[in-house]
Amino acid sequence: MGTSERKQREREEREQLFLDAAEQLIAEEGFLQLQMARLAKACDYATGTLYQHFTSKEDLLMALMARQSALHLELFERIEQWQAPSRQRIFAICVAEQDFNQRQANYVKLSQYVMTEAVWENASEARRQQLLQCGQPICRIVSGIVQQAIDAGDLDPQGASTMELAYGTWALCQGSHTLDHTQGLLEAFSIPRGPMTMYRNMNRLLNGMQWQPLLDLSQPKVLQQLVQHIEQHLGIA
Amino acid sequence: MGTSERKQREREEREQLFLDAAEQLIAEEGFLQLQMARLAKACDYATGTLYQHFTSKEDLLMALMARQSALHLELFERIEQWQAPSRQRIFAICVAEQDFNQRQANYVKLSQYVMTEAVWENASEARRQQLLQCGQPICRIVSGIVQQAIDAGDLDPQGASTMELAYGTWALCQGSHTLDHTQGLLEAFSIPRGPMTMYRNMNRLLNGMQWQPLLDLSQPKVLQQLVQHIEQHLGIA
DNA sequence: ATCGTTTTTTGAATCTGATTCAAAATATGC
DNA sequence: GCATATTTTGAATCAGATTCAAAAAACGAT
Repeated sequence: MGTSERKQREREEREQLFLDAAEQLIAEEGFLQLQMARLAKACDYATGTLYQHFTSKEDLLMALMARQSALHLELFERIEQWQAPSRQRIFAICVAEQDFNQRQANYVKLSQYVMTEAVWENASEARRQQLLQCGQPICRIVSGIVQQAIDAGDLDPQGASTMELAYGTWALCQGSHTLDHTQGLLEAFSIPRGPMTMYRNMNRLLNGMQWQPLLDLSQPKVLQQLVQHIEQHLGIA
Repeated sequence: MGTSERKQREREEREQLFLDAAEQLIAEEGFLQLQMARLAKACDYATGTLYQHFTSKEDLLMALMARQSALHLELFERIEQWQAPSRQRIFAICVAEQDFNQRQANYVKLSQYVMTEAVWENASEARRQQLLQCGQPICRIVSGIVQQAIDAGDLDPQGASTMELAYGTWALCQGSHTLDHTQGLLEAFSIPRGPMTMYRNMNRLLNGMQWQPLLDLSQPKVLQQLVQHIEQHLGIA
């Protein structure tokens, strides 16, 4: 009957309310300060009600991550549709990623935290699955681009699997973000901050994959213009 | 007077005792289960004494990390001394890194956790400095290899700084480990586990830097033999 | 060896904050 | 309108890190 449908919807709405409020609180004072009781109160619910949605604080943080990755996905889907050479599109993924992470610095820190064993193990199995599921479409898009590049003859896999090449770009992105967000690290080793370092290394990797057309890094202008072009297309200038 | 020297030494010994015991407990039941009171008791000291060495639990975990990185460093120093082409040595760093992380899986998880804002912020400033200091010699070795490669004409930086190139390899290593150690991730995306994926991508990156001599990835044997050779040299076969 | 002083150690008490659960409130079906 | 089932509540519980006043040990002068 219709009653239970309404209930289900209301429940979903409340869940979003909790997540919105959590996001707000985190933006205000960082996710370390987030307290379950305070969050519940901020939404005019009792603590126990919050626990009907999230089995633990970790579970809540993971839910937050899962929701964020919808935004992430949206950006990637735009790139998937883009009619452009494959090499431009794979690099656009990195630019989008970089931009996203810069704007949502809190989110990077959170994801770093959530992926930690300490947190991962304390979330519900369902939530873990949900978060892994969120990665699927992103993975599909990236490996789709790799596959298209191979099909179009832009990229000779030389025996490597599609996933392996996708994994390479992913790992480089991931590692760069980790290093960038590790407190005091760049400063301690006097590495200039900013996205260009990562962009150049990413293009070195793509060049090393022999992903055509190769990019000439000896001319700084070339990369600069490419980045500008991509940012323009993505509307994130 | 000599008295205070002895005290200092005893204090240092006790600190090592605590760290040894912590390592043991962590090996037994994971670092999530580590409890300050239990650790103190296991060493026949009161909780408060433990806090004379470490300002917080996070501080202790970081101290553990710092100690581990001495082992790390030792491995790298061996490579620094190695008389071999620069390209072989930079790659040897990755192999050593990979091997170390595989053997000390607990340590990778711990370092992932420790680098998290939540933990970082709760350690003492002194400890944070100590940990960053530990990275210095490693950084020096890696960028030293890059520099030597440039000097020897194996590598044309094309305007990039030494650190930028070192950063690229570092990020790729780091990112690969993060992905490898993220629960269920490789399985969810059916990426084969094992070091070869990373090794191949690392060589793609090095090829992309035009680091001579380039490695031919179309012949799997070539890389396999190189890895074997390096492992043999490092005595980690 | 003794005694007053300083330093170190002790562990029970405190504190924070997540989690639970019995009671109260609300909704549902008849 | 009533009996039953479901949901919400928030005070009580629990876990475990951290503190700190008191006890013990070390020190140094006599």
